[in-house]
Amino acid sequence: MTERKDQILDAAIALADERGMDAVSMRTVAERVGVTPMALYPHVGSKAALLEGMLGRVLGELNFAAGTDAYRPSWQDRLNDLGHAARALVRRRPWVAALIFARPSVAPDAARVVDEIYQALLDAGVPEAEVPRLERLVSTFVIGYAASEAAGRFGPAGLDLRVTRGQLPGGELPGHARVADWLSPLPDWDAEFDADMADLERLIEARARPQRAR
Amino acid sequence: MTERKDQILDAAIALADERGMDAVSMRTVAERVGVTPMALYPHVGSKAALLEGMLGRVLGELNFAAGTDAYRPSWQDRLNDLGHAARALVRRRPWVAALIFARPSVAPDAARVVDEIYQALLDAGVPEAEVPRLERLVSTFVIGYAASEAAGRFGPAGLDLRVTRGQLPGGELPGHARVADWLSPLPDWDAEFDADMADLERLIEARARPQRAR
DNA sequence: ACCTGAACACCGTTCAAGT
DNA sequence: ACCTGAACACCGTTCAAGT
Repeated sequence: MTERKDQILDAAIALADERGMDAVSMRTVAERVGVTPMALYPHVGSKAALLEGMLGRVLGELNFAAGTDAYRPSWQDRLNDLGHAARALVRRRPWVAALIFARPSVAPDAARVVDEIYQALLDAGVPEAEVPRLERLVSTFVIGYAASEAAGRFGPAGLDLRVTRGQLPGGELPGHARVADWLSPLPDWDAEFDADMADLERLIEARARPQRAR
Repeated sequence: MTERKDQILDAAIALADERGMDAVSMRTVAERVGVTPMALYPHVGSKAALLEGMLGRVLGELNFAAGTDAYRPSWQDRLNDLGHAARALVRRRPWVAALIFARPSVAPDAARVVDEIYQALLDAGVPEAEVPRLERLVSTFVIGYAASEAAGRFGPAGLDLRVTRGQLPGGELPGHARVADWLSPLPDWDAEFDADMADLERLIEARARPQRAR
């Protein structure tokens, strides 16, 4: 007895995966379920609620290595793994990125992920009062990085040749001129993300008090 | 002789400011300009191009203290000022946040801002090879933070009481339980952003080589 | 070159009706 | 309780026609 709501969410997610977010409408989802558009409403409420449900479902499926009771990886490894899992999710389903920043809330499905970051920060020795802020800092960066990749914000569209040469109609760009040698070719985004995570881990260590023995 | 294109962008931006992004359609913009919807096409090309133009315009109006030739503030102050200017822009026009992450590119209007960050990083003593990566790290965080505020991702919707108490249907949330005292009330977001920027500036200093005398 | 009017192929959602 | 069919008030965009 699969709930009809699950069937609807499955259809909507499959549609977004295959033809992009623009192809997801009450009409196309209904057609895929084999039902009239209006038949969706008792189950999902509205289109906005349907999107919320889609986001909740894929976040619930996000896999990361939390370890077992017997053995947990270092907090650095767990944080890295979480970051890579989030990035892999967005690479596999680019439509997720826009949804995370567009929707007002993320709902309890995301709490599991947030809790994992809290635990990593606590294990790193960050004082409890600082943990929520640093969780927001890290998750904002990770989601923003994944969203930027998905939307193509990091180029190559962003930097045409005039810009990389430090010249722009109506003004000079001295900063671009000085770093021009490192603007193209574009970097390895995996390596850049690793370097960023390493920098953020150093930032976390700087905020940590020495660990008490357990 | 104001260009008709400028008139169209003005109307679209005013509409987004007054009634939100959802109220911006070719039909409503055309009505505001006093023209038929189809009359917009020769000037803006398409709805997607119209959105791109709106983003370009507001980014072009972004004000930050670059200083004068005679006196430039410290790189820390310039970076802080830029971050606050971006955040103020998104607070004033929340529709900008979604646009930045949704559109594939940001176009040359953003290059001026990127260049300012490049210069701040260079002045901080960051090696040229590391500058583009750190620019992306900082700008990704700043835009992500502003977008999170605009969309309400930071709560209070995110944390209902069961979650803050560390209990969730179907699982424990030990991290939430330990930091519960600092989850509510919600923090002062201005102070949090300042603390984040200070942490990022320390991260930048850690990547810097000692400055050569000029 | 710039604009209009009608039309096409879509949207999300309401409402009354069926079983 | 769950679903259908028709309708309402919208979309972005094409196309032929006007000046």
